Amino acid sequence: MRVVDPARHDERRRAILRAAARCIADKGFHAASTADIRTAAGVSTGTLFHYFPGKQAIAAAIVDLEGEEVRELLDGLAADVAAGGSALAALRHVLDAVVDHAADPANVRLALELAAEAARDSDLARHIARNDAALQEGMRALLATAAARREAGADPTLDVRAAAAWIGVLIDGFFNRAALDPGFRVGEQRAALHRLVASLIGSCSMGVR
Amino acid sequence: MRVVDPARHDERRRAILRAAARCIADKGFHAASTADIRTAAGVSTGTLFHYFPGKQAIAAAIVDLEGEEVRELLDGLAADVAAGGSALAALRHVLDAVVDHAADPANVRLALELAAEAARDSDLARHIARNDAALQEGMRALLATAAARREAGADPTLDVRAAAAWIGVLIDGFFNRAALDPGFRVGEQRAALHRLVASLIGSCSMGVR
Amino acid sequence: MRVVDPARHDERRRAILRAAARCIADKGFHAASTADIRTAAGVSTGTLFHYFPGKQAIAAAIVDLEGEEVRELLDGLAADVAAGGSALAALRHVLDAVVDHAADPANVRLALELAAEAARDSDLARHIARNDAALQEGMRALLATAAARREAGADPTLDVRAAAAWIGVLIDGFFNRAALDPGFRVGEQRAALHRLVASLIGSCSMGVR
Amino acid sequence: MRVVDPARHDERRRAILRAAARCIADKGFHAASTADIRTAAGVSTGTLFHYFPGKQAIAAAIVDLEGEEVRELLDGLAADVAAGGSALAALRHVLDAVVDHAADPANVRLALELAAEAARDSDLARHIARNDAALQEGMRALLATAAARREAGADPTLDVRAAAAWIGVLIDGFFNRAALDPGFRVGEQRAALHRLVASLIGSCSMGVR
DNA sequence: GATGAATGAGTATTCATTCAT
DNA sequence: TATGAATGAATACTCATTCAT
Repeated sequence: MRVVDPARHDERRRAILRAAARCIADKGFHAASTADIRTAAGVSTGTLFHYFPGKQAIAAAIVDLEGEEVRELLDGLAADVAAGGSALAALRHVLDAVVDHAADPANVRLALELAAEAARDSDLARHIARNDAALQEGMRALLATAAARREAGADPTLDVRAAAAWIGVLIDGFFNRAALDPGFRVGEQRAALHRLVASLIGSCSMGVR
Repeated sequence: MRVVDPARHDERRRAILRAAARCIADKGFHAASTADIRTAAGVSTGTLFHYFPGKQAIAAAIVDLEGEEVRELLDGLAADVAAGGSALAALRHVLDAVVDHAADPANVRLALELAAEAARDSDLARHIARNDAALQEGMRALLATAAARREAGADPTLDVRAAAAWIGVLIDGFFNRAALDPGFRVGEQRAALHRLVASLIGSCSMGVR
Repeated sequence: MRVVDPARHDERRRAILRAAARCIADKGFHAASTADIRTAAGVSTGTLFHYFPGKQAIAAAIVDLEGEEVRELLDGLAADVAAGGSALAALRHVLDAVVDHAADPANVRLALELAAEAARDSDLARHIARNDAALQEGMRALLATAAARREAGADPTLDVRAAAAWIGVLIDGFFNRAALDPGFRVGEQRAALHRLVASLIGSCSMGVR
Repeated sequence: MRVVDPARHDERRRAILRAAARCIADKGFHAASTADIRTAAGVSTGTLFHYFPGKQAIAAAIVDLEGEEVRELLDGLAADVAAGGSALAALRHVLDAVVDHAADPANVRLALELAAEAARDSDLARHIARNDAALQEGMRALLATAAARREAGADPTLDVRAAAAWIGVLIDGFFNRAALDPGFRVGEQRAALHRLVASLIGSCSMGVR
């Protein structure tokens, strides 16, 4: 009596998560009811709770799904860099992915909702922290490589931990401004973000620290 | 004789807002019930709704109260600078105030909650945007003065609008990390924030832009 | 410390009743809040409850105000008849007054509301019954005179009590149709009501009964 | 397998409607709380709102339930008449049904409440109007048949539309008196109603009109 | 696996009325 | 006499979750 069709199971699971992500982005975590989600996903109440033990678990699963994408991106870039590609170019790819993601208002609203909810749901906070740690680790690796290779503008004494942390601050702030400041046009800020990160890398040498 | 005792009225209003801010920070905007708030404030249901037409209005009033503090700070600093004080020092005061505010987890959780709620409450979003605009305007004034006076490190061709916007990104990101990253110790990051802003001011000359 | 200006007092009392009648007709007895009424009347909460001990008393006062008008009409007609005027013509005046009153939708809705409320408020029911009894008594007097004088179409053996009661049925039914049946155009039914009452008077002779 | 047990579902639905009708008759539409209704019906809050989307929908469903009974009565009578039965006798059956219904004070109070509520709830008004139209149509059919067949007392030039409308006025007025006039004993007025309707049919010939 | 009927605690808000000034 | 701040019980409705089929 195991899962008859694992593919169908997985597909449905993803359909629920997609629907839930949309609902949460649209209405907020609390206002998005399980009824909204199951209607949007086209499944019954029973089915929804058959796939997930509760609403919090759905939120956590959404975070995990995003985490997979982040990890796939970082793994791909790491392979490129290992094959001789530019580490700084790879870092710029990461920033571009962030900007692209932030370009969709639904994404920023979803992130904001999950962040707010995580303040009260330590399990959700753990899932988000895991993704965050993966991103930090990925950026640290790229920064370390760039420093070791003395790629253009990279100081060999770079404090990679501090630099990655502050790139994280910039990314979070970028998301926040995208969500709240109507005058903040995401697309137009791409170049400025790249420039700031470059200057940040320059100012995080061990010496300064 | 419209209000019997305006002082008492105002005091009670503030007590409600303080209690509401605490509840929202603790439990989140939705989970903080009006019953929680009125209990914490020590008023009856009727009184709560006598002072505020609804929960959304309470959130907006909290934002306005914070806005007053921001404006007072900025006005004070503007007076100092007009009296010959250093504009860059004033800007550092602003950053210190941000860091001090972020040092209390309740403040960052409250900010996160209100930001998330603003995505669905356009009135609340308007109130937040007003405060934000005041902060941006204040920082632009300080940066312009610093540039005009050629204070240490300030480029006379500084793009004050872009610089202020990105300082805003850093402030928002700083708040987010404070809320979500358990490894991000607010106090220890004060110096790094100052340094980053300094480097940001350096990299925002009109020439580069 | 008696009422300083009785005229002003009375005027204000009537203003409150007019406002209350309008509110109740518009929104229904329960949905019309005392706040609605005091706002419409332009008085404060305290003043409202200074003039009336409660909402039920306001409803009863509205009924009494209407009762005064009914009594004035009947007294005037009785005087005419005593002075030699036609009793049947006076009865037709009563019917015309009913039709005119029913022509304003606000009046029919108000009557419906008060009738419904009276089912649960025995004091209000008593006030309505008093008006009703006055109307019945007035119509009985007119019918008795018409019968005694053998006015056109009036049978001397007329059962005035039964006839008056059934005219009451017709009046109530007329109000109900005016309130509920959108196809029931009050003005166009005036002649039919007169005709029906005439035929009713004819069919209520003691003989038939 | 949409509804597990349709019979049980329907039974429960009717139990809720019965309980609601009783509560509304007893306390009035507004004063009858959903808690009262669910308690009287013996179901939980959730179940009540699972069966009906809201209180207004319950009122509408009560009206529809009564409408079904009216239609069944009229259909049965129409069949009798088609099979050669007297149309005027059928009409008298309708009047008797009305009198029987009005004999229960709960019925008249319920009717009054729903009428008052319909003034503010256009959906409810629509449901009531539908029933009313069915009754009018049924009576018009009976009157037309009686006229065509020249049944006792029926004028072949009878204005069936006007006659039916005024029978409606009488029925509504009869209900109102039953509700408000404590001296109006429903049972004793049955014969008088029959007589009045008979005279009304006589006075509604096309010629007079 | 899939369904949807059933649950009942919880929510924001309203409202008639009181009473100190 | 007039005011309006204060009250708290009451209300319709929502929602995550369970479980029998």
